[in-house]
Parts: sequence; C-alpha cells; structure tokens
Amino acid sequence: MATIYDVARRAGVSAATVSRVFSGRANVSQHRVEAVRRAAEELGFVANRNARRLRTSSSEIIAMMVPDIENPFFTLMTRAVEDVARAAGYSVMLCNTDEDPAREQEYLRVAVGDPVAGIVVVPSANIRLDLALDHGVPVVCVDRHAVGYDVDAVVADNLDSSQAAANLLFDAGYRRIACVSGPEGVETADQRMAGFCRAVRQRTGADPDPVLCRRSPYHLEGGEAAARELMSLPQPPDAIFAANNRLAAGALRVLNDLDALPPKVGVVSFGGMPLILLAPLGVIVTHLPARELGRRAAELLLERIDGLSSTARSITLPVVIGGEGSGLGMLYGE
Amino acid sequence: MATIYDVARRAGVSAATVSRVFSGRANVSQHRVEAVRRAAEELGFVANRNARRLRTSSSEIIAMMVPDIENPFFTLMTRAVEDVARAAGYSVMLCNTDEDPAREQEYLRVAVGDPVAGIVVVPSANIRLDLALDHGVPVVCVDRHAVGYDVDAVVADNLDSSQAAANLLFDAGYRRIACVSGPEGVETADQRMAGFCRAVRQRTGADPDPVLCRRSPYHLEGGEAAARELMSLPQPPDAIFAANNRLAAGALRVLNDLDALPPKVGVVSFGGMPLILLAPLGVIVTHLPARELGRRAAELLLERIDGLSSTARSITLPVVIGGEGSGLGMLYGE
DNA sequence: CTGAAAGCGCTAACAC
DNA sequence: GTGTTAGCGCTTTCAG
Repeated sequence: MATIYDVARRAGVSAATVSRVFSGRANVSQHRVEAVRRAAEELGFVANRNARRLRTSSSEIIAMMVPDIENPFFTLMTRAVEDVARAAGYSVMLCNTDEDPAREQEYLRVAVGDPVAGIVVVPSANIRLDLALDHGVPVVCVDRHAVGYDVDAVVADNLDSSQAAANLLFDAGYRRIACVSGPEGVETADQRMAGFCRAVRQRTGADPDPVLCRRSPYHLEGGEAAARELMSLPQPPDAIFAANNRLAAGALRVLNDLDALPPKVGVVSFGGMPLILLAPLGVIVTHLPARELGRRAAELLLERIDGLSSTARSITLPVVIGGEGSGLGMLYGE
Repeated sequence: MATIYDVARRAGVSAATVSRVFSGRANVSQHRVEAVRRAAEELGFVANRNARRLRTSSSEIIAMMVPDIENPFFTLMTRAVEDVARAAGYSVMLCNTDEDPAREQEYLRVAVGDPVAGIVVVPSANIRLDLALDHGVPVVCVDRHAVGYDVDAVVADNLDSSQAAANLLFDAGYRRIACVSGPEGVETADQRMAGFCRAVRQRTGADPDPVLCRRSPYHLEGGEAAARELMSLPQPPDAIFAANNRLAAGALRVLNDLDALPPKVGVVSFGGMPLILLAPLGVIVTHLPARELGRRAAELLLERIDGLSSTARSITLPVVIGGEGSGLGMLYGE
C-alpha cells in the first residue's frame, strides 16, 4: 500500500511534509497541503496507524472489559463508552470476560501488549490490575470497585436503593420476602443483599431468614433455580427481591409457570428488563443508570489518558426506583 | 517498558533469540528458552504488538461493524463473532454505524488505516467497500449483502420465512393485515416486505392495500408511529406484521395503549424480543439465528484472513417460526 | 541453533 | 516552512 514516501514523491515534497499534513498541527504552506492531499487521494493513501503508534507510543484504542455484552445493561454501558470514545477519536476493543478471572487476565495482557490507550473495566471479584498499572496503562472501573487498587471508579448507589426497593415490597403488604442475589464477593451482589437485609431489619426488627436468602450466578437459569427452590419451601415467600434483571427474569418465568405472577407473589427487579411487557404485572423495577455509568467512566478515562494524575476518584450515581412498571419498559440493569 | 533488548541482555542472548522465543515457531535450545522466559518474567516484559504489526504488516484485530449494538440481535451476533475470534487469537473492535453511511465510511477508514486483519460488517443500504477491498482487507457481510461487491455474505432466509409467518396470521383468521417494515433499500426490510406481499397475494389473490404497507426506521418509535397511524385509519387492520423486533415492540406498545393486544389484533414479530413476557399474548415470533450468523461470518472471515481467495460465498440460514410465543421468550432479531 | 543488521511506515528533533 | 536524519520495537533474512 502507498506510504508517505509514495505520496511525497508524487507531490514533490518530503515525507516529513506529508506527515505534517496528515498529523495536523505543524505549519505547511497552503499550496503544498493541496498538492499532498491530491497525491494522497490519487494513490488511495491511508496513513498506517501502527507505524504512528509505534513511533509515538500512543494508541487510539480503549479496551472495554465487561462480564457479558449480552446483558443489555452492559450493552448500553458499552455503547455509551463507545460514543464518548469516538467523539474523542478513539475506537473501542470489546472484551467479554464472562466473569472469569483467567479470561480477564488474558485480555489485560492483550491490552497491555497492544498497548491500548486505556481500559474501562467491570472488574471481577478479585481482579488483578498490576499488569496494567505497572505498564502505566490508565484503568477506570465501572459498576464495581477494584478492591485493593487505587483507581477511578463509577458505580451505582446499590446499597441505599436496594433498601428502598425492598421497602416498597413491605409497603405493598408483602411480609415473607426472599432475596436472590449474585455470587458472594461480587460487589453489586453483596451490596444489594446488604440493602435488602437492612430493609428487613428495619421493618421486622429481625434478621432475614437465612433460608430465604439465596446466591446464584447472575443469569436466567440461576434465577429460575433459586425461585423454584424458594417456591417449594414448606413456607414459600410471598415476594422475591431479585438483585439483578436476569435473576428477576428467571424468577418471573418460574412464577409464570406456577401461575403466581405479581401481584400474587411480589417481585422486585433490581435493574430493569429490556422490552418486557410489564403491563399485566406489578413488578417493582429500579433503573440503573447504565448509559451514565459508561459515559462518566469514559470521561474519567480520557482525563487519565490526557495525563491527569490526581488520586483516584470514586463517583456514585443514583438509582431511580421506578415503582410498579407499566407499559413496555425499556429499562436495563446488571 | 521493557523491550526484547532488555530481555536479551538480561538473559545473555541476542534480541533475535528473544523474538524467536516469543513468536513461537523457530528453534531455540531448551536452556535458552528458559533463560529468556525467566528474564522476561523478571522484567515484566510484554511484547509490543504495534512493533510486531508494523514489521509483519499483520494484525490480530477484527472490526465488527453493526448498525446498533443495543439491538440484542446484533449484540448476540457480535458476541458470537468475538467468541470465534478470540478462540483464533483475535480481538474485536466494536463499530456502531447507526445505519449512517458517513459513520460507516469513517470506521472503514479507521479499519483500513489500522490496518485490521479483517472486517465483519452489517452493511448499510448503499455501502461502499472499495476502500477496504483496494487495500486488501478481507470483508464478510452478515445479515445483508453488499450489493455490487463480490464478498462473502451470511444472511437469514428472510423472504420465505416472512411469507410463512404472514401466512400464520391468515391461518389464525385475520384478514386485513398491515405490514410495517424497515427503510426502503435495506435488504432485510425489502425482503420481508416482499415475503409479506407474497403471502397476501397467495391468500387473497390481490396485491396488499398500499395504505396498509408502511416503512419506518428500525426502531421503537417508528413502530409506534406506524401502528398509531394504522390503527386510526377509517378501516384499521385486524393484524400487524412487523418486520423487526423493534417495530413489533412499538406496535405492541400502541396496541397496549388501545387495549387491543393480541389476540384482538394479531401481531407477527419478525425476529424475537428479549425477555418479553409473551404469556398473556399471542404474538407470532420468528427466531433469527443471530449467533449462527455471527459465528459463520467470523469463520468465513478467518478463512479469508488465512488467504483463501475463492469467489464470494453466500450462505443463507433458516429462520425458525416459533408459532405463538408462550412464557418468557429469549428470542432476538434485527 | 544463534547473532548481526536491515528495515516495516511514521514522527520529531534538528538544521537550513 | 521545509528537508534530513534517526529511531520507535519487533521480525527476518543471511552468515556463521
């Protein structure tokens, strides 16, 4: 493919001039700029970014590491990151970690070896970020903190809003409320479980019944299994607090099979569900600010890429508690 | 950061040997391999991919260009591409085109300038691929063909399955059936509209009433607007064939407002909707093979990257017509 | 099996 | 303003 030398020869200038024309800033006389552009056009010249990156040891790629792009919550977040990135001239490399530390580490290696300009990551429970930090690659965490590392983070206010959402179930008259949360050690799961427990203590004066507190991976099947177990208890719950949209979907599927959809059995979905037809239901849905999380994280990262070196910043975004859903919702959540 | 020279010095070998150790194949004696690995480990060495890419003019990045990653259909497709890519040692660069030719061209430029190893693209109506093809970057189209270009494509069987799905509405007793399809010129929209028309002609012997045939961008708002118009016609339709999941969601939202959900007014959603609670409804849903489309496209691309130069291949994948949905569906579609 | 040396295409001092 | 020059970090002949 054509190089700057080909263009230079054709335009009757030096390679440096061509470089100056395409990399912007430096001063080049008007008529040479035109000559260069014409020559480049004729040759179908496109600057080789690898050469540029190597020379400037910079990159215009941001790695976006998410547990699962299929979860609309992360899809939205990723989309927001891409929008901010593109506006600033960056591209996004998509990295699905599946919540697997090995996969995560592998991608971190790729990102460091590239090297990318920066990393936005939804960290797994015990993420190791040393590789990136030792190599000076800026990292911003989103949705969860990276415990033990001093890096920027943007998260949702899981604790308080879980408590508030659980309280709505009490307000609606439910009394024997179960909780299905994510894996132990996952920050969002722990926080939401904790918020739920606070609500129970506040309203009943007692700790929640351990048999009603379940943990499961954040997916539909996990929600189904947990709900099935709960509903076949000698004393089944009269409401289920699901700490994640997938878990809620699983629970609803089971309740649908048992002909026990809300309001028979109350349901909180922490984090909305895409396009779900909520009309016939009374599902209480919280709205996680997926876009905003992604946007803010990308902005923090860009600042770091630009050299900001203040101490780590942590931003907590509010969660909107939607009351009972009605109509076709378009809400998402982790 | 440490380079192969640092590692070489520490291990008491030449840079070439270090390179050989990390780039695989070439023969290096066992004890030197160990010395090199140890030195690299101690220095926290990670090979710089940009340098490698520049030297070998190769890349391990695949560009995935989709209209909108937020549509679960494309999310799934992207995920499948990433899975195949990662297994083969490639990373995926995410490019949202928003169906905008300018954006698409911009990303094509980025991909060519990188240069990436290959491109998987859901082409917009009049995509121009010359840039990529002139530069020898392999391209595979997915979901739609790139008209006028001789490139591999993997698509769904839109025509026949649209006809079949529309027929199901007739079978269910609906007679005045409207069609809401995507923008003119978008292959999937045209094909699905055509399939619908075939069904109408087959069942009524006449062409469909033009007033019942609508076009709209593939999004929720478009579906809403079209459905609202249709339902306020002097003679409103008794069923709506929506050529895309988003359009169907919009239509359902309107029908919900009018208290005219199925079976009052029949609905076909061409392409499933994520997590929608179909239980109370009688929505006829077709299942687009999103994962399979992505997987096959990625496989074709990898073959091209490996140098395959046969004439363009076109694969058409079957669409499963799901009959009336029941329970919580997890189906997706463009 | 190993090392020396020559670039891949671009940018950034440095002179003019 | 513009050209010359020297690499960025790696791979890859080519000798040995």
